[in-house]
Amino acid sequence: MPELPEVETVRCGLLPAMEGQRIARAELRRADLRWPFPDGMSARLTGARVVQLRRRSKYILADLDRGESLIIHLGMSGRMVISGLAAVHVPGQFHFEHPALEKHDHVILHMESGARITFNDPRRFGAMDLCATAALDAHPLLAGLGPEPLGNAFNADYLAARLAGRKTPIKAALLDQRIVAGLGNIYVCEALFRARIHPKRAAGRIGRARIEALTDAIRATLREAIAAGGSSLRDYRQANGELGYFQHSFRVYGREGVGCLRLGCTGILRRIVQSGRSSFYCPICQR
DNA sequence: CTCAGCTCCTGCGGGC
DNA sequence: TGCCCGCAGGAGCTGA
Repeated sequence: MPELPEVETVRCGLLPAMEGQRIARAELRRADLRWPFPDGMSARLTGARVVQLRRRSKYILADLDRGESLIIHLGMSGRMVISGLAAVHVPGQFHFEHPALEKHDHVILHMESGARITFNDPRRFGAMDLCATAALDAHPLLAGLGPEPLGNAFNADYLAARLAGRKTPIKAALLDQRIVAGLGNIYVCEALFRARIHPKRAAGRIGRARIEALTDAIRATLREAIAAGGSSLRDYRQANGELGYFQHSFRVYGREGVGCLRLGCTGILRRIVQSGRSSFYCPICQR
């Protein structure tokens, strides 16, 4: 899926169309994504105003003026397409006219402003749910999430405590959303490369200095990706329909067989499979 | 509790 | 051109 930086980019793209705006009609073109939509979702959204649009981990949270929040997860292939946003229309950037319905357009929010927000998700690993705003922290999808990697609660002390004694590879530990929320396959690979840690290294066998380097690397990687507007792989588009461009900054992800970018390093980047997912790393730099 | 493996779904690119 | 295979950003679930 879009990882934290992409979700943040999507959230920012949605702000002008959603925050403070009223939903005139919620059109559900099927009854489920990964899970069935909650009972009466269309009616519960219709007429509601979005008070605030937030992000937690890879979830977008739209707080409504009725005490409920819409929880949105983009899964692997979900994207949001805005159209008809006259107020902030920039030629060539936003679709002004509503485009024809496309395959996999599953949910359409028709805003009172005339804007339209279309959730498109070919693989349907995405999800939407409604939950009382006051009870969001206890929602099954959110309750177990670890701290935000860009927040104060995520630091070397915390990470060291969570990794202590763990034999699982650091790659798997960082993908575990209970330990830190929002990282995915790409940014874990990138952060481990920056911190020069081998993806197979046992999580509990990383020294304190290297854990500090790792927390710094995670934060720097995410910050740069957000600043760059999120990455863009096959299925990903920014909310305004434009491509992101952080993919040009990947140092290891998807670069199997080419030379390590670290100055002076002669390593050839490798791809291995860990718990069914590709890890890219430099066998010389990363230990 | 921890951990590896499987699973949901569709689309795309490469090899033949 | 068409078919088959492997692979893809997530993460819940099962069973050892």
